[in-house]
Amino acid sequence: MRLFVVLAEELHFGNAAQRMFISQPAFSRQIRALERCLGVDLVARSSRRVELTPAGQALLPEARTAVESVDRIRHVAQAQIRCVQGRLAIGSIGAEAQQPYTRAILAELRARNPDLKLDVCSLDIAHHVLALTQGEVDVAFLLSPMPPGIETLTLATGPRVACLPADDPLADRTSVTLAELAGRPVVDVPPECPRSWWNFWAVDPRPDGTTVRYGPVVHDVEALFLAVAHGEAMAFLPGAAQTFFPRPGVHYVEVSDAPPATAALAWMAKNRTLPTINAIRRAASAVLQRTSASGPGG
Amino acid sequence: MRLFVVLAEELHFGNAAQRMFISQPAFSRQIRALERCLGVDLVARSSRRVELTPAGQALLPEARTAVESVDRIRHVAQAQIRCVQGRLAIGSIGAEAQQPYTRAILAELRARNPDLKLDVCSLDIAHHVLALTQGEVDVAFLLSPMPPGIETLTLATGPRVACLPADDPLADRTSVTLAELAGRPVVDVPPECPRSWWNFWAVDPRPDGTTVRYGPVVHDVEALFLAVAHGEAMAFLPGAAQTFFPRPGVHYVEVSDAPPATAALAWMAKNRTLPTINAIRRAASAVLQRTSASGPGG
DNA sequence: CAGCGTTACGGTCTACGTAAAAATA
DNA sequence: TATTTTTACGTAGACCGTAACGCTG
Repeated sequence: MRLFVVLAEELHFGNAAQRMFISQPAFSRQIRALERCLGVDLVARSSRRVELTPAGQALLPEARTAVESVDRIRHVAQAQIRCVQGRLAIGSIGAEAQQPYTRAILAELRARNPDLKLDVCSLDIAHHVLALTQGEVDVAFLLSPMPPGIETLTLATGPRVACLPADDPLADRTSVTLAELAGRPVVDVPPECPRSWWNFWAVDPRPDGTTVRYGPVVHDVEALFLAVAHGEAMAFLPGAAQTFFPRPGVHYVEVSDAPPATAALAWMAKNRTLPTINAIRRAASAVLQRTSASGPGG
Repeated sequence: MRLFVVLAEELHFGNAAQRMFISQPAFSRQIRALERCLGVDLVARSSRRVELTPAGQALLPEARTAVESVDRIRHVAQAQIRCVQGRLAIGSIGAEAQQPYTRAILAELRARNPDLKLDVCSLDIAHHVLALTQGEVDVAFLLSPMPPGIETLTLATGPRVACLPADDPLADRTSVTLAELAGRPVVDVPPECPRSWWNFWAVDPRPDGTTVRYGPVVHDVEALFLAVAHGEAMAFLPGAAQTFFPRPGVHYVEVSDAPPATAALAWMAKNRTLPTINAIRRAASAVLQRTSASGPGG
């Protein structure tokens, strides 16, 4: 079942078997067993070409959702284990983990709950929402907007910068407008990433109504920087990227008229009542109140 | 996994094992293996009481969806087999299979496609929508309204009747109003049946804004008639029930002011293009055109 | 011939059922 | 003490990996 999904991606028994860490004959037998079990041929194989039959194509999305749901079971089980162990899995996208507010919240959380174990991990562009929805992490420091089912607490708001190749005519400006960037392709993200989220980050559609042309798909920020440095496309990032991600061949220019970006602490709405999640929510609220109180005063 | 779902329903190892057609020790071992595999205890068992742990409760819905999606795989595979074999699985709820338009459509379909094999089965109240969405049947003769994702072709529209216990003061009337029926509990349906569908059939909320009180849950029409005959609740049915379901202790009375009911041929929107489904759609359209053409003329 | 999928074979691991034991109210 | 879950044990089937085979371009 999972093997079938992998085979559909690879269209090659040897490679697929390797990905699943079993020998190729074993893989072949499993697929054949699945076909016998279901009563339909799923893949048409000649020893030179492997392709899905119509039945295989029809079954592929169903198989995918089935595999996803058993993955979800594992993740939810892990979340339950963490819950009884007093553990909290925290994810963070890009440079959010290094931001002052994030560090302050984690410090506050540790101070308030000395027995709470924190598992912090970084999330890449492709999977940050999946990590939350599938329960791989309990909470995450992310960038809005989040899709329905995810609740957020706004942590900070700031300008966005354009991420341009060094040889772009605009690369050395101190500020640009969306109109000046019109026509430049924007790095794309894989389909498992919610479209609405990336549309916001690509400013698609633009204020003038035009839609964005997309460049190569990247799965993480380093791939994004490589794509930009190669001149294949541009990207929009939160202003903090400027200081946290200096990269050769990549210049940052503030975009004066893009809607501001919002950093947020996010969690699944259905998990709102979990004690560990409540703990970090309270810690975050405390830090925000303290900051806003001291801000005008200092 | 599936065993866990069954155990959660039965809360009894022996009964659950029997439902799964394996011995009780084997069942017990499987559950324990699942717990070891996930790393969490799912059920708290004393030899007198079996109950779900919090982790088990959290995992139960996920396990359910996982089981459902593998069931869907089997059903979609069956649909594919039918497709290559030139078979069409047709479902029908209540008396729809016996209605003249249904019989005419099936006759037309057989006449146009002599090689097409038809598998007709009846669907009960609880599962008629699931049978479509999970691919157990390709098309179905149902009663509107259908939830999104299901397309319909309207076949007939007619008044609704109240289904009342024989000793109800209104049971021998020729016509009643919703206002006269106010306060009477209505038979309920299990949760796997879309709420919007049953709300329509229970006329909930009523035109005056009041909500309906529900009686016992029934899974099929015969259970519905028993509940009504016992005086536990009333029900609303299409007028045709009057002639097709004479039952002791059950009287039918036309409801003068209930919105009319619509019988329809239904299929999954995503399957619209399948040749077998197209065939029955065309047959149905032809029958409808012929009927409407001859109607005014005769 | 070279690459790739399939079949053959020997060994291990899982999972069943029956029967006996342990645990709880 | 009675009901229900768990452990013990012997067997049948599933699955893996290595190696040999067959097919296609």
